[in-house]
Amino acid sequence: MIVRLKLPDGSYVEIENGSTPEDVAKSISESLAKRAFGAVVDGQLWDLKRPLPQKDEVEFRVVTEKDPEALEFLRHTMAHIMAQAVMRIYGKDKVKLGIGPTIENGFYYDFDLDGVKITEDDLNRIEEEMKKIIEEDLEIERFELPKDEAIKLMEKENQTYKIELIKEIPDDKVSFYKQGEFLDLCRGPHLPSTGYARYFKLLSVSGAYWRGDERNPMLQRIYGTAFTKKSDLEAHLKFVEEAKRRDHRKIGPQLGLFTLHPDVAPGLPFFHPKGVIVLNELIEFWRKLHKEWGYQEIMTPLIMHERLWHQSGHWDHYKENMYFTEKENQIYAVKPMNCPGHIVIYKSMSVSYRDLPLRFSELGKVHRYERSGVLHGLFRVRGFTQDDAHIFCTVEQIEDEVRGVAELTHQLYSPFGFEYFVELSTMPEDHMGDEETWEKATNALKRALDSMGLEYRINEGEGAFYGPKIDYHIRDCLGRPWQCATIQLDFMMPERFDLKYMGPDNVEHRPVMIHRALYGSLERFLGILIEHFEGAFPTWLAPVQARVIPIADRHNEYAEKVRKTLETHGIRVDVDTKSHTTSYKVRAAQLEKIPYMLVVGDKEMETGTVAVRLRSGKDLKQMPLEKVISAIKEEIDKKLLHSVFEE
RNA sequence: GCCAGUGUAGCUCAACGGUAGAGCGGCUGAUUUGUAAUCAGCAGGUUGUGGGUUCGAAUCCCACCGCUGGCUCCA
Repeated sequence: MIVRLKLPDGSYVEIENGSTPEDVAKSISESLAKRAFGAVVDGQLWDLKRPLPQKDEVEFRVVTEKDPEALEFLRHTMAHIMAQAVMRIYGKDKVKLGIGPTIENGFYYDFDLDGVKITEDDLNRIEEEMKKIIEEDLEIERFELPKDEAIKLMEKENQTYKIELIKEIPDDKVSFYKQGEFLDLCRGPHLPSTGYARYFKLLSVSGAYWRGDERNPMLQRIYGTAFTKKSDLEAHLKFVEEAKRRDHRKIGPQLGLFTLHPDVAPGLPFFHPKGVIVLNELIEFWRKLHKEWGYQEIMTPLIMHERLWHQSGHWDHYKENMYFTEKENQIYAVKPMNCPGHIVIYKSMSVSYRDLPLRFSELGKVHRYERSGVLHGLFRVRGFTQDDAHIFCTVEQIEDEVRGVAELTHQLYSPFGFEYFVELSTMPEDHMGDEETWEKATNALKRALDSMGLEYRINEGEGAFYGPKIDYHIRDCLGRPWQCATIQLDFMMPERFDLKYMGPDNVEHRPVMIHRALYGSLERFLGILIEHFEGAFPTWLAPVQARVIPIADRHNEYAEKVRKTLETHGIRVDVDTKSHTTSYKVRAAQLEKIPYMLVVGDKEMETGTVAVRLRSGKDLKQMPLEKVISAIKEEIDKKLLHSVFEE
């Protein structure tokens, strides 16, 4: 039998049955065969020395280190090499293997080491052993076994976790990989030999429950990263460093934005004056846009009686995450969400179809219990402010409303320079409401996104049980994604609370609710901004927008005059009158990431100018005061990302 | 909550069984300075908390508390 291979350029090659990707690569060129890591066969990653499937025709592509798939081969094999090294060091009979997959930037492997603890200091030793294994250039062989034989083999090896895995695999046969003395149940793919392995580094050790379930034993996980090119590894390690440098938990307190006091209020940040300035700018911008888009701002109580939460369903489904307080034998809940409060307002009104859509917005402070181990700066907290809104509308209005929210979101995100991508989650298996309504609603969401020309990914079955939803993920300057905006349709709440509006037919109808938050959480959004800008906020957000720096005491009076002038133009400005050198004061302003430094000395005093320095280090020399003021004002008004003096 | 690491002045860190120290920051004074650190002095710590070992503990042991990295990415 002859197999026809379709190559990426559209041409065909015919090969004999039983040929491997290596044979094919050789037939194309020797050098290609040498560089090949493996292949992609009908979209599936295929080992270099594994015979090709017995089909009439397959699509075929060789993978070399230049292809993105190369990392899959490399990292899978790296995980095995690491496991082999761990077994050599700690003794084969002491080590039980968990799973060892590839992840976004590397790989990990979980081990049960019979009570022995791995610490970060051991990573060096493991790395050394891994290098030896790579040098040994052990051939990596793949073989298949029927499940019962596979279980016997693993019983012999005392690999109890693997046995559990084999039992759950639906196929009749399972595959193994072997390199030297190391053997592992594995789907692959793998490199042809350990000598192909490249630039790697072990990063950290941590505990991880077997299969992610806390009722299971805890295994020890080692994380590593690996790349086909040295420069990629270096770039990645640099990225990790860079992310550490931008950590909002460090920059935030440094710049006087907020502090955390876990002894007093774990998971509840304290915002200092400068932090509040930034938050208030975000809020002001938000309010302006929401007014334009026809929202009415409301305020609802922080704590509300338990009966409301029974009715909303939170008592049954969300109680574990809620805080409670009791007075006069009545239980009150601290709100974890704003929707029930908004519904109380809706219900207190008699709503006509002419009133819809009704858009209620609220900067609602919500509290949700999070387990102490997961708290993280401003990103994972127990109390935060949602820029929430609920739109009550008819099914027919969904599309327009969602499009409106999507456009509003776009406007809200635009001054920050974020790229973003969108996901649409559809009906899950466990859902409420009839499928027809779901379909209608989901199609309305799709049409809204399509009409905006937004690209989106569909997550089948990932919607909430009460309705489909749209999620926005923004990418910061390091390319890290953050889920922020969410738009969720809700058929359930209107039902539970028996919401109605009077239709044109003089009959009562049920409205639909759209929950939506755009920043998501103000606190979290601030955290993202701190990391995105590394604390150097665009001028409109900067807590101090300009600092006047007098050179000597005799310039203090003029400096104060300059400060007052800027202030009357609404610019946030201060003066550094400390008895220090100019260099010192410039450095201080620089470290505070103040956008404009206005140095004033004899020359400036005489001519009524200021010497402008930008935080980029750029010295603009002397400039008339009015010119600087109008530039700063323009920058603030237009919410520009960079100084108008910088291209 | 669980695993590992970690906890010394406001911050960054030193001392690793023998009297807790430095730099930065703060305060005071001198200096009057031209674009990323002028000089001097002063204040500041029950070494996270509690217990134990020891003649003696920041240091060794135990417990608790906080913090950091993980605990989703299924051979």
